[in-house]
Amino acid sequence: MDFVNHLSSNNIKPSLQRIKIFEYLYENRDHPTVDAIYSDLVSSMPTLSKTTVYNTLKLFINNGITATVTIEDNEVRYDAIMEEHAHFKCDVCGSLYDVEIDVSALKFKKMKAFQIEKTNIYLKGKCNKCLINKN
Amino acid sequence: MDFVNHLSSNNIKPSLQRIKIFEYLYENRDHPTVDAIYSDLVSSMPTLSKTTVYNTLKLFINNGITATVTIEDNEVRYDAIMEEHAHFKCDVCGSLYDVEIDVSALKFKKMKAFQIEKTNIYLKGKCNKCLINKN
DNA sequence: TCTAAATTTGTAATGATTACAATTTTATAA
DNA sequence: TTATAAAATTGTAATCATTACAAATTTAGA
Repeated sequence: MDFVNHLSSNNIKPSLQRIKIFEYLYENRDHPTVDAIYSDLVSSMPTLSKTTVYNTLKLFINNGITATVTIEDNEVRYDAIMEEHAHFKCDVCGSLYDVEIDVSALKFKKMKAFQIEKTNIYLKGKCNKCLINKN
Repeated sequence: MDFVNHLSSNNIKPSLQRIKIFEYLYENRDHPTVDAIYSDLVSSMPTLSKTTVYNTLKLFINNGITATVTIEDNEVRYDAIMEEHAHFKCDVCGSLYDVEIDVSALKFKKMKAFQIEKTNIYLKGKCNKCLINKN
């Protein structure tokens, strides 16, 4: 993945901060929060500001290379993978998983009264690891 | 709908505040925010506190008679309809719609590694009204 | 090199939610 | 009915995520 090119081709000037933040998001597939992004990057970029993280993520979202994950009421997470997929959160251990999903079946049922442009699917329950540990 | 009985049978003591808040939620199907609930109810219940609205909604959620709708990052909405349905938000006019949906098609594709207990589906795009007005 | 524009940064402000203690209401037992 | 305990409600203060904004820094072009 050529991050510089990815940013440029989406009309985002590839500053060091932007490259690093996108790279972090792309490689940490657990959908980190702003705090996680900031905390992990500030050690290698001591001048980084949390405001920059917020600004940059907003820019990414507006330019279509990042999406928010709001599977919980009280926290916003970020995702650099734009291919259609659902999110699963384990109620027990709190882990977030990406879930491959075919929404075409769903699309077929969608009402014609709406022109649907984005679909977010959030699943909750127990992950396999926690189901096994229960025994 | 017998609200008193509905609360009681879900182990919620039916105080006046609780009845009124649930009634409001059940009859205002646009998935109001805490502020909307409070603002609309305080005129008929002058002593109502916003904290009570928060407490009550949390109680409703814990007892399974209310769900949150987090279709936007920056606001939490509430829904007293527990039958499976999706939510659609129009990007143009901001209206929220309930969408009947059959998640069985979706469930078929779900990975066996998870025991899924709750499914939230959020759709965004343009509603019919806004599509027509565009012309 | 000089200048303007863009980006980053730090601080202060905002707003939603929660913590908590006081007050009020409700239920129970004498 | 009255006294007492438990539950529910309320108001205020605290917390925390996010945004506004202006200053400082960096980048790009003449």
